[in-house]
Amino acid sequence: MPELPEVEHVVRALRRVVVGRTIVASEIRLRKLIGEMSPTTFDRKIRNAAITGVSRRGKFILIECQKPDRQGGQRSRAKGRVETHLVLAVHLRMTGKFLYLAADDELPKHSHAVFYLDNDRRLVFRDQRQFGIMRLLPASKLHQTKGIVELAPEPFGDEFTIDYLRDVLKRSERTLKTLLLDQTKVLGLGNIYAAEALFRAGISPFTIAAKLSKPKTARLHGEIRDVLGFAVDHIRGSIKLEQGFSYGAAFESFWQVYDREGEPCVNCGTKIRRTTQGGRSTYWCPKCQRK
DNA sequence: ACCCTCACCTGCACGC
DNA sequence: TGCGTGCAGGTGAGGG
Repeated sequence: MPELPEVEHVVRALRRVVVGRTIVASEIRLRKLIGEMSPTTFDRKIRNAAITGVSRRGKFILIECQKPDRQGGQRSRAKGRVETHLVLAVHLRMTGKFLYLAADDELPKHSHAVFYLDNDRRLVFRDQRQFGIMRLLPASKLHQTKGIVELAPEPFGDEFTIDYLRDVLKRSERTLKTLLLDQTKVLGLGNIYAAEALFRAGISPFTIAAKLSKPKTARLHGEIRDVLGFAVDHIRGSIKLEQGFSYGAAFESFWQVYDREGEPCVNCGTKIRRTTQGGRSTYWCPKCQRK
């Protein structure tokens, strides 16, 4: 159920333990996880690849791999260049998690992919609801890949400016809450941080995007960055290498509106309300977030 | 081009 | 104890 801060946290945790390791074998236990590719092809492609880096694009985790080039010679030249720089793009969706297990740790339920590493440990992808996806791509194709090309600019990058946000909002008649969840418009927020950003900005989730004033747009832009940054800084991992790692639930204590229906607003004491927008819960303070 | 609804899954908390 | 309902931090396909 991660949003951008949780994904960033997973990326950092992964980076610490898997960069420099080589994947000696893989095991795909849920075929649909990897899309059209067969588990056999997947394994042939990723086997003996060294993990050179872990990064992120939006909520996608990017595990960068380098295959050895020594068999490259005649055969691959005849068949055209075989790309040795690979990216394993992983989206956790609602319940995806990575575990870093010792050789004799039992595989937990819903373990859908296992990567055997050269240090006798296993990197395991586990996903109760099976919504998560994993795609093995040539690195050169990553930014042409459907689902990734369409993504909005990174919220902490230079392209995500007030003017960018203003432009996006101006062209939409949707409500702000719905628009903030659209990763092709604003990147990184999910249901929690969208609610939290709107609350911090004092803006109603029902405001029509195109009608948001210029000052409020600037305010919202700031709060989107702040709430995501605050979360990145405050999530402290429950990282236990022996048991695996995941993002922690400790962050709940910082929620000001999300999942607080009926509780008093931290600013004014008014009861926080909940309703459904686009099939998802929206929480807001009716007094602090009038328009 | 846009936007809405539904579908994809399992599990948990709740009321009867 | 069980069973039915609604809900869960995400997104994509398919339709209007």
